[in-house]
Amino acid sequence: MLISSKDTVFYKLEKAIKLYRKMAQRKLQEAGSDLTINQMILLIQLQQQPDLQMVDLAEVIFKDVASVTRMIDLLVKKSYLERKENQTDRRRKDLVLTKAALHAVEELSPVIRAYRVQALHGFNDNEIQSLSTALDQLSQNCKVD
Amino acid sequence: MLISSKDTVFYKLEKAIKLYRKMAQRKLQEAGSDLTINQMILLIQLQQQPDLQMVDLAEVIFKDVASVTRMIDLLVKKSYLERKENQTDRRRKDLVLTKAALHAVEELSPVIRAYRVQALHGFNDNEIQSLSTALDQLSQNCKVD
DNA sequence: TGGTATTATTTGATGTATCAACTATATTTG
DNA sequence: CAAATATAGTTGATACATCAAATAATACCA
Repeated sequence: MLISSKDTVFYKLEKAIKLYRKMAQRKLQEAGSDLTINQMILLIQLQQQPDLQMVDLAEVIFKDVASVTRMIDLLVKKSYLERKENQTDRRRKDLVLTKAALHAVEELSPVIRAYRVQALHGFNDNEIQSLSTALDQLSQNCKVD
Repeated sequence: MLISSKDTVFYKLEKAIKLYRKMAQRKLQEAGSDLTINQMILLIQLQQQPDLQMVDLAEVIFKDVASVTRMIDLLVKKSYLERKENQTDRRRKDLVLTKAALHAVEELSPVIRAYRVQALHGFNDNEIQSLSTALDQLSQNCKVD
């Protein structure tokens, strides 16, 4: 088996995720947003769980805390977020969405939903389910021994 | 449906690919390599098709040509690759693996094969097949309209 | 044949990923 | 309580991603 063969699931996995991300980014842009998908996902996550601290936020969006720090830097610069000192633990920073951010989330959620539907075009419930299961298994297999 | 729900296939897709890459990188390092998985994939691809020009190389490994240029810069700096002028088309650069690169590919191919086997632990042929099919379908759905 | 379009690669600018080291608080424990 | 330890977040260094613009050489075509 050739390692870089186009037939391996791994190759297809990389391909699928690249194309998916590319489409997602394109759709956001077409909708007039100046946010990247990653920034959008971060904002949505925070909007749904405003009390998340950075460590946890990093975990749910599968990123390094360092990455998150820098993403937040940018979002603050773009006036989508504010950092506030946490009252009970002065190490922590509370992250607060600005009105612009709330507006963007409101505006773009349907866009995201739409391209997700498109990405799953032709899948029935069973197929989605077994894809999910397979991905879970894969994740499980890749965890540190 | 909550957009950032941990149950969506998209979430699981991101998760699986992250964990897979992380494991891959770890295994390479443990094997004593100073290469990133991306660099390794690039070298393997070139070794199997030495006549690839950058545009095509970029395409098969799903990267921007600009990315590839910079990856090659690094690989040249690390003495794994040489850029040579193409004789018939002076715009092109032929990419030649050094002995160190060939050695690394030789050495690490089994490592890669091994962690891929591990990643697919518990999958039977049918499951791999339907995962493949699902990913193909997903890719197809994400292509530009 | 000379001009225009096309193609290959590089470079600049900006965003993200990962590891390791660092700062500042909080918690634990002797 | 003081000293050791752990935790939250930032910063530095390096690798990669993506878009747009620049450069250089080739192809096409009137």
